[in-house]
Amino acid sequence: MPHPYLDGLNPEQRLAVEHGIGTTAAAPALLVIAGAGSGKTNTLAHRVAHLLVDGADPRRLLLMTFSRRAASEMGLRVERIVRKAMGAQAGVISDALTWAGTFHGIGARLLREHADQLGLDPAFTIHDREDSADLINLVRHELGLSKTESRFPTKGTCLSIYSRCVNAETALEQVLGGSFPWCAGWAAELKQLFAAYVEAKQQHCVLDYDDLLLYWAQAMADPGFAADVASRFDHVLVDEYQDTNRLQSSILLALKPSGTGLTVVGDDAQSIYSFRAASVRNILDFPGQFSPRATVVTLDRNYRSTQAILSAANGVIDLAKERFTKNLWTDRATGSAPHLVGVRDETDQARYIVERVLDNREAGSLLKQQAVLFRTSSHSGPLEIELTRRNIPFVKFGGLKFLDAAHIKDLLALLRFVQNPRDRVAGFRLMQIIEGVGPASAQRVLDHIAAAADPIAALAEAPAPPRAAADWRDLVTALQDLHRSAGWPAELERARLWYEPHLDRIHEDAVTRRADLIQLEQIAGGYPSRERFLTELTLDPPDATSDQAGVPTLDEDYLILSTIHSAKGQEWKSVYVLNVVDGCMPSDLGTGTSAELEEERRLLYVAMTRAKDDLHLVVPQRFFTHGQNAQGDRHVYASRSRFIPDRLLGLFERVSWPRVSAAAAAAQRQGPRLDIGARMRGMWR
DNA sequence: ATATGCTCAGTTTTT
DNA sequence: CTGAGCATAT
Repeated sequence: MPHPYLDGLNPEQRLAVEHGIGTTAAAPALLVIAGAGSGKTNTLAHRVAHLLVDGADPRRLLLMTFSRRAASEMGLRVERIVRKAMGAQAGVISDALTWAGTFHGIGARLLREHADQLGLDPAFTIHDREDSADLINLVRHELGLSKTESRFPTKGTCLSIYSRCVNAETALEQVLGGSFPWCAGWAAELKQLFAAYVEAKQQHCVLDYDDLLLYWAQAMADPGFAADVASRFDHVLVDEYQDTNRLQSSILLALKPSGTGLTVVGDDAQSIYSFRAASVRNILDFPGQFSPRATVVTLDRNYRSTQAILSAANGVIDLAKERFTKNLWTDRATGSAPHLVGVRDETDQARYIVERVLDNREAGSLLKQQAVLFRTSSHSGPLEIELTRRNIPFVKFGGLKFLDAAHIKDLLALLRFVQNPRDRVAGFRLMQIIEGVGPASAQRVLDHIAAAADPIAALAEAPAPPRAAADWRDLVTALQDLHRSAGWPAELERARLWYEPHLDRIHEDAVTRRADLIQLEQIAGGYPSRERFLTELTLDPPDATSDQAGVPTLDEDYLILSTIHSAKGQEWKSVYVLNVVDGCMPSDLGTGTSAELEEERRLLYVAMTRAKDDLHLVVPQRFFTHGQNAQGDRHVYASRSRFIPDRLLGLFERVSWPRVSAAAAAAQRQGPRLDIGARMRGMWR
């Protein structure tokens, strides 16, 4: 039977799409190695669509992606293809594709559905990284580990160690030796800490990110539960498989032990999440986990970039110690070589980019088709200043989140505490908003209600903090009102009314912060219930920030600023990479082991392969170090990233900017002059 | 005893 | 621009 909607695919893509469909025999698992820009998402969408056209039940299809945005985009594409194939009867299909989301999101949903069976309170709340660190800190204090002779690891480090043990399925001693050698002396104390942390989470009815996977994986070890969950899904498809960790791979194995009905897609050259315990081994070892072995299909034809850009990117990744995918190729016209731009400092870097961006816009490409990428969120600081000065709108992805702002966290703590009054971290934060309530009295109240069957009711009888007066009663009333619930999202207004007086008291800039709260209220309106709102907000927080209040509406034009990590899976006509300098790329924090260094190399590769037509790597010669006081001018003379050694220079066009005239160059050679400009800038830095 | 104000340092990447 | 640590006011 012919399938005209598959005609646009190349032979390898088609192989991947049609694998195991239309035969009666059980097909082995499928691994698709999909290079950057090789039409990976499109191929996966076609496979899903093809399965559906072949008669698969969309409700019995599990699709795991790296973000919810990716999941919903996949849904739209699938719908378009299915409609092309089946016409009118296709309508409801993508709505029925209900099991699409991140590993963590799917985990949360399964755990909530099976809460009783697993001994979980179905009202459990989810701790984000910061909440988890706060809880670890609480436990750390209780165990007296904060007053040790030599300094005990910070809460963040403790959590990282814990998280790595869980996600890599590795013993503590090994994790300490491999990734945290400076903490090796604390193994016994850490064990004690983690045991207490786990106990505290259970008492408070909270799960952290890792628990969403860990509980899922542990439950799958029970044959009854595993059979129950596995039988819900005929097909399991996983995107970005190179960024999954051991724990996730064991979940998959439990879902589809024979490999039949399992498809994973990824590219080992783009693995950039090992700090989150993702392991390239997952993708490399995948075929051998099954019997018969998984079928491997490689997509190496690139549809995105010009040959000149690909050659440079291939050059960079060729120098990697280990690699498994072939070089990408394209038949797109050669195009001009990527620019390697030398500039004097970060200020000039910002000016260069603004000039190029505006030139491109003059030539007809929208701001949205251009993106500036950087290793670390703070690297875009000088550029953001320049863009604001020149009145160029931009949206920044990655880095500081909307949810990280103190006032948003305050309000969310209130909602979370109503949802789950045993969530001590939420309660602790919430109570201390009130003037006159500090850690000690918050603890006392929480201790008092911890044992009660109905904690919110018990709150009324709890001893009021001595110095809190009327404000305390207001909080208790607000909590009781919300507990009885005015309905969602109406109750959010009630919450905001309680919080606003405190906002005015605590923050000088209450006016701008109030706008955020209103925005939060709008976001909340899009969710069906408090529980869904809280869950999805912690699992998939809005990840754009901009200097304007809120994200500009879609019809406006704006420049994209993004960390390289957040740029995964995206593409733009023009791409500018900031600070392609040793110390930034690779980050000097990531050069410890050779594995870390290799990951930094892949990071540059990912950045370069985002570009379609036009790529600029900017190399500032002078680089201001951070962590200095306001007028500081401490800087280092940086050198070009070690990932672009001399022998690769032929693949780039080298430029310096601004172009130095002969006279100016001569003047510069005349020795030191007063750089008044730098001093003036320094005054305001 | 407890809350809060002040000062100083430090800042990867993210589900 | 936030968190931790210390000193002082209640």
